[in-house]
Amino acid sequence: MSSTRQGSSDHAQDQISITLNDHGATQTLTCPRGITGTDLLSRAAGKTGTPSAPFAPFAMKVNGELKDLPTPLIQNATVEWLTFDSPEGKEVYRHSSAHLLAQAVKRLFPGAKLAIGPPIEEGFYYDIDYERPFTPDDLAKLEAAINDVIQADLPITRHELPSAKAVEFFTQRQEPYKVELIRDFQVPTVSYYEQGDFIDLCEGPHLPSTGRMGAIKLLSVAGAYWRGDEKKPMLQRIYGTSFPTADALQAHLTRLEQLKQRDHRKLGRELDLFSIQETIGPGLILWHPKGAAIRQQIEAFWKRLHEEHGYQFVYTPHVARLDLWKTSGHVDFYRENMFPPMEIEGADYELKPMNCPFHLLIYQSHLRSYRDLPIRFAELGTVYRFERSGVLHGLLRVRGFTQDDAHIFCRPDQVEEEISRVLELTTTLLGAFGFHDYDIYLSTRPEHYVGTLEHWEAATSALSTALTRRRLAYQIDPGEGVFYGPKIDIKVKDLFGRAWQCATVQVDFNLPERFTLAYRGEDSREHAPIMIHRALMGSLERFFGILIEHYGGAFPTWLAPVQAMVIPISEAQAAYAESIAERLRARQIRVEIDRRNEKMGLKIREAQLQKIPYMIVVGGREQEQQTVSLRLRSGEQIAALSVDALLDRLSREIAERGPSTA
RNA sequence: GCCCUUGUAGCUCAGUUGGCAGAGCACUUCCUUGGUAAGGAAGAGGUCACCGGUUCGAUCCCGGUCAAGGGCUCCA
Repeated sequence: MSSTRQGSSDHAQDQISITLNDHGATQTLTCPRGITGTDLLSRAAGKTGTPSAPFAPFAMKVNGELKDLPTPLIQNATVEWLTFDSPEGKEVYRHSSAHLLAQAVKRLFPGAKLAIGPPIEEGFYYDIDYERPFTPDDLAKLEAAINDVIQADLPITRHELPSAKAVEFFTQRQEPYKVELIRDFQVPTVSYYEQGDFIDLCEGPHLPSTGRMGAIKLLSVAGAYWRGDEKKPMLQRIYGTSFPTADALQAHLTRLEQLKQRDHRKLGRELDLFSIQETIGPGLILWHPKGAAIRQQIEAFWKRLHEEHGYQFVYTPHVARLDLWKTSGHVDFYRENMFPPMEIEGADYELKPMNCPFHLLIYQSHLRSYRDLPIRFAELGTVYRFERSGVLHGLLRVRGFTQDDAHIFCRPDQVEEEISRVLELTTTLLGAFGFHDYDIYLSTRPEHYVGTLEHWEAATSALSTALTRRRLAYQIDPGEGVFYGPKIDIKVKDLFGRAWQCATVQVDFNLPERFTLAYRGEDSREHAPIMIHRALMGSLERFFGILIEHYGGAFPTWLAPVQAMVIPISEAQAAYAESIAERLRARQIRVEIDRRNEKMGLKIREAQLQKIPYMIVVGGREQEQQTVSLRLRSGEQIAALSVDALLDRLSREIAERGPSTA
């Protein structure tokens, strides 16, 4: 890549036209043919700032393709600078970070074999095979070594090699994983990057030099299978993250710390919401009174909405004969997620992993007319699924959970309308919890499927039409549908932008057939109904965990387990405090009185830590005037409020299901 | 299930190079009767996760089991 700039006599031919696109602002420059991005950048530096400043460009996009800055430009092109501000820029930056990590690993542990080291959402990792586990101590040493390399400001250069040579080269360097990668690429040439004594197989691009790396932090080490295959060797994955400046890195670490503070497992214990106990078993939840109080509110709200939307409630058992699960096909398709059957009087019974077969049997319990449809059965159905021990996680991944499940049986001409109604119900329900941003996926027909192509097409188009009607933006996940029908998955985004899978709407061509469901049509013949599975919150346990983190434990008043705490200043106000609590209770407000022989400051502090929305302080003055002094969770104070005004305020806020005021 | 880390009072954590275990908070009692995020004192509380081994002696060393945490794989 050296001699493209050598002279031609024709001046015009030596010039190319470069269109610079800098955050949407374009300018066109005439440049010598073969100018490198680096030179181009210094030429444009007047506008973009110092080329080596922390947030300055470190790579570029030439006609949409990612390139290193030193790449010569040999024909007219549109060039876009790559900085840390863009997602692609972050990827390049952190990819270089991964290389720095690998270089440090090879320096400190020469015998280590490198696998892969890509950027990820909030950082990067490198998978490494080494004879002994890395310790936190090793991470500190690696960080020091990385910083040495950054200090040295080694140039990072790109080279190409025929694949055969590259295989030879990496074999010689004893990097078997790299060799395997090159062989699998099946391309004639591969590229590698060099920085000082370190060489890594890589497509690039990368930073121009190691000194451009600002701040880097290694976070953890974990096991990861080579190529994600549990039959392949377990490697060690070192996770890290990097930013252009120490401040930006610190801000990120602070955010991680904040997320840890609102971890639902931590808050669940501190706020006495739920527990998971060894004597009961992993993945099985105890809902404590305060958690249960919140669940009661969620369920009551859920129930009311479903009544309004024409659902009928059903209850079904927790176990059933194994034969039921054979008929439904779960034994064939879902066995590894089911608890083993138990034998009772010679027959095998199975703990239910799903509610659907029961709902089908209720449908089937008598003949249905086309006039009866749609039929909507809803149940808060508790199911048990066997999950491998390593995947359990607080409330978010458990072995026993309650689905807000429903099954809709309808005629083909009703599918679209029903889906649309489900979507409306979903956004209403989730919106009440402050979830208004969704990532929606429409999963289409997979390779293996049941049902006819016409059915699939009709159902898929019903799903997409319904989404469009509801003005919900979605992405298509081609081939990701379940074998029995297409589906919509809705992920909600919480305050921190994290997406959580909650709602799902699935069309099912399989179960109605397995159970030979039918309805009598207008033509007096039997027809197969279409079945729709749907859950809005998914699992109450999981949804509760999401809510805890979403609200950081400061539940909006309508959900708060204790909505108000009456705080008498001294024992002299005990009776008055009781009379206030009495009036609140009469309005269904969840109120407690802190009668302890403690100072008001302590009572307020503890109510605050329990994130109780309203603290009702009553002392001698209030008692005399028959008022209260209100303190909100936000710290706001309202003095001398009449009890009637207090009642109105609380009742209204609860009825409106207002947002969290934490 | 796999890799690594962890398991000491209800909670958060000290600690012992192997010699009958400690703090703060919480709890109980007493004093204090208070004005918007911690008043004071005393007391009670632990087979140091469980099982086994080494040892005169194990909470500590070794092995196993269970559970939790961070990941991988899988998913509501």
